[in-house]
Amino acid sequence: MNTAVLAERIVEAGKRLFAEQGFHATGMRAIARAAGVSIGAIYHYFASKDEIFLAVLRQEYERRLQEARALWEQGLPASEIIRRVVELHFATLAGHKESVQLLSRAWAPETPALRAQVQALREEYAAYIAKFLEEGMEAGQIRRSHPLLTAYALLGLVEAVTGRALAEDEVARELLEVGPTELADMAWRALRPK
Amino acid sequence: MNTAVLAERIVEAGKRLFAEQGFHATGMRAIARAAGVSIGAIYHYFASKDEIFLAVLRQEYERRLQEARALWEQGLPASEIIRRVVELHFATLAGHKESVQLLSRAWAPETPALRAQVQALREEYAAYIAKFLEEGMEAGQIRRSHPLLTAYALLGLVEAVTGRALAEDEVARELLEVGPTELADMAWRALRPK
Amino acid sequence: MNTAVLAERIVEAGKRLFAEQGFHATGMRAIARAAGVSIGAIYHYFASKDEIFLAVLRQEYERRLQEARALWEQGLPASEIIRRVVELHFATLAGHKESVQLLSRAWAPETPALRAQVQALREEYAAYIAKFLEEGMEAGQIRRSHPLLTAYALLGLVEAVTGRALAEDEVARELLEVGPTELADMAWRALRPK
Amino acid sequence: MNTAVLAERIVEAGKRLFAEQGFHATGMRAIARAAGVSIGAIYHYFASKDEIFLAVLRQEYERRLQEARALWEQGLPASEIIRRVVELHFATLAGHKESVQLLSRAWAPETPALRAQVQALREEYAAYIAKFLEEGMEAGQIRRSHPLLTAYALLGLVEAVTGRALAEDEVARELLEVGPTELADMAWRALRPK
DNA sequence: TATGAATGAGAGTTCATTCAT
DNA sequence: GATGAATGAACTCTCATTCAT
Repeated sequence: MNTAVLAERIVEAGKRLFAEQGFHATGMRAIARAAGVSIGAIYHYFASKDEIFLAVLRQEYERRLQEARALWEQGLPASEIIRRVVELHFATLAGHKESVQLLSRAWAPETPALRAQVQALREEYAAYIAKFLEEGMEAGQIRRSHPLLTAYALLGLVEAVTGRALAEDEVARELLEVGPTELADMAWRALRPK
Repeated sequence: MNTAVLAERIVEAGKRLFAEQGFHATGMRAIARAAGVSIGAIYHYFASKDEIFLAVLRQEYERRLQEARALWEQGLPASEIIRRVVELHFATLAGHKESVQLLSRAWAPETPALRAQVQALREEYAAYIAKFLEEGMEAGQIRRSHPLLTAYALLGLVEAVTGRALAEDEVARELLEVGPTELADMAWRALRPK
Repeated sequence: MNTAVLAERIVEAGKRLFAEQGFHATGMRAIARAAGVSIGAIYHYFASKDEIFLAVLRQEYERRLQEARALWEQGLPASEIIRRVVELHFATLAGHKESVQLLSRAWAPETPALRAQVQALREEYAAYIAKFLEEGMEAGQIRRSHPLLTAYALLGLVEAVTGRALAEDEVARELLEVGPTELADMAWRALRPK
Repeated sequence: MNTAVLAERIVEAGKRLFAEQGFHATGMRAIARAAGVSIGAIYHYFASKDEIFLAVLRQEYERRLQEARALWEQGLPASEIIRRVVELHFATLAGHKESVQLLSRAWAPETPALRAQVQALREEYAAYIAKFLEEGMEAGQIRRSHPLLTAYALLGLVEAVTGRALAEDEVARELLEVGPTELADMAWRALRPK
C-alpha cells in the first residue's frame, strides 16, 4: 500500500528530527522535506503535528514492549532478565542514539492534551514491567514492593544514567562503559528477595 | 533594594508559569503580566527568556543543595540521610508542587545552548550527591560503585516516581503515600555494604 | 501565473513605500497592507525584508540597464548618447519620481550584508557604462581615462543634481529646467577627446 | 567648561558609531557607553538622537567649509583650487575614513524632519562652492553655468568615486590611486572657459 | 546636575493549519 | 488523493525616551 509507505516515511522523518532537535524546533515543513512528501500529504495521514509525535512515540514504546516480551518468554531467572533489559537500554544508546534522545528530550510535552497521551504510553510500558515484577514477587524471585512504583523507579534509574550518557564528554564515555554492569547490579540488589 | 524586588518577582512568576505550562508555552508577555512588570523591565534584568529560565532553575537547585548540605552536616548515618533526602523530595511535591513540575518538565530543553546549561546545573547537584556517596564508601558505610553514576541513578529513581505522582489520579495518590518508604528502602538496599 | 501576481504586487508596494519613507521606516505590515496581501504571503515569496528591497532595486537597475542598452544599440555618436542618458534620468524624475527617490534614499544601506548587495547592483550598472566608455575611448570618440572611475563620476554628477531636484522648492524647479542641458554639456566637455 | 567637554565626547562617539554602523544601527546606549557618559547625560545635552546626528554632521560640514575657505583665501587660480579640493577629499578618505563613511552612509535620513535639516547642511556647503564658482565665472576663470547646479554636480562627481573607494577591494585601491588626478582633470575640463 | 531603571509600542519573523485547485 | 500558497496570531527582543531619585 502506498498509504502505509508515506505514513511510515513521515514517522521516520519525524523520529529523526524530533530526536535531533526536539518537538518545538521541528517544523512541519522540515518533516515534509525530510520525508520527501508535501505538507498537504502529511495532513492527509496525520491530523496534527501532535499526532505525528504520538505515532513516533507509539512506535518506540511498541518496540521496547516487544523486546521486553521476547525476553520474558525465554523463561530466564529474574536477575538475568533485569541484567538484559539494562543491557538492552545501553545497546540502544549505542546503536540508535536517536531513540534514547527522543524519549529523553520529549519527556513531558507542554500541551496538556499531548502530555496526557505521552504519559499514557509511558504508563503502558511501566505497567508491563510492573506485571513482570508482580509475577516475580509471587514466585518469590523478587522482593515484595509496590509493583508500578518499582517499575517507574527502575525506568528512572536507567534513564537518568543513559540521559547523562548522551553528552559527548569524558564522563559520558565512562558511564557508557560501566553503566550496564553497575546498574544491573544496583537494580538487582534493590529487587532480590531478602 | 528595588532592583532585587523586581528581578525576584520576575523569577517567581517565571517559576510558576514554566512549571505550569512549560518553557515554550510560556511567553514573555505572560511572565511580564504575572510579575506585574513591563516587558522592558524584564529585559532590563535578564538578557533573554533563557536567562530567566536558568535563574529559576539555579534557585531551585541552590535550594536543594542547601537542604542536602544541611542534612549532611548533621552527621547522621548514611541510611538515615538517604531516607531523609527521599522524604524531602516527596515533601517538596506536597508543599511546592511547582518545583517538582518544573524540574520534571524542563528536563532537557530543546535548544542546545540552554540544554547544556541546564544539564550543568543538574550535574552540580549530582556531583554533590556523588561526593557524599564517595565519603560513605571510604568510611565503609556505602558499597563501592561509580559515584556519579550512582548519584544520577538515585536522582532518576526518585524523580521518575515523583514525576508520575504529579498526575492527579488514583495511582498518583498511592505513589505519594507509599513512595517515601518504598523508595528509601529500595535505595538503601542498592547502596548498603555487603 | 498567480504566483507572479502576488510577488509583483509586493515588489510594487515595497518600491513605493521604500521610496517614500526609506528602508527602516517601512515595515512589513505596511508593505502587506499596501500590497493587499497577508504578512505570511510576503514571507512565502521573499525570505526577508532585505530580499524585498533587493528585488525592488534589481528591477530598477534592470530597467536602467535596458534603457542604456537600447540607446547604445542605436549606434549614435558618444556625445549624443550621453545627452540622451542625462535626459532619461531627468525624464524618470518627472515621470517616476519614486524611482529616483528610491536610489537616492537607499544609497548605502546600514546593514553590511545588504549594503554589499546593493553596491554590487550599482557596480553592475556602472560597469556597463564603463564598457560603453571604453569602447568610445578605443574608437577615439572619448578621451582616455579610467573607465570605471569615470562611470561612477558620471553617475554621481547626475544623481547629486537629481537628488537635490527631489525637493519641491524653487531651486528644485530651476534644476529640473536647466539640468538636462547643463549636465549633458558638462559631461561632454569632461569626456570629449582633446 | 565641563558641559562642553561632555557634549564634545558625545559628538565624537556618535560620529564614530554613526560612521561605522549607520544611524539606525547605532543606539543611544552604545553612544553613552562609547562616550563614557550616562544616557541621562546625553539627554541633558541633546534633545534627541536626531540632534546628536545633526551635531555630528554640522561639525563635519563646518570643517569642510573651513578647509574650503582657507583654500580660497590663498588667492590661487581656479584650476588649482579645484585640484586641491579634490585632493583634500581623497586625503580625508585616507586619514579620516569615518568622515567619508558618515556622509556616504547617512546621506538621506528617513525621517522627513531630519532629512530636511541634513539637506540644509549640504546646501550650505554647496552654496559656498557655488559662490566660489560664481566669482570665478565673473572673473572669466570659469565657464558660465548654473552655479548651484554645478556645485552639486562637482560634489556628486567626487563623492560617487570616494563612496566606491570605501570598499576594501582591488578596485577601491585603484580608485584611491588614480582618483585625485583623474577627477581633478575631469572637473577642470568641465569648468574651464572655452 | 546626573543617573539608569522603567516603559511599551513596534520591529521582523515563524509556523501549524486550511482549502481551492 | 495530493498539492503548496496563503493565513495571521503570536513570538522574542529592541529602543528612544521619560522621570523619580
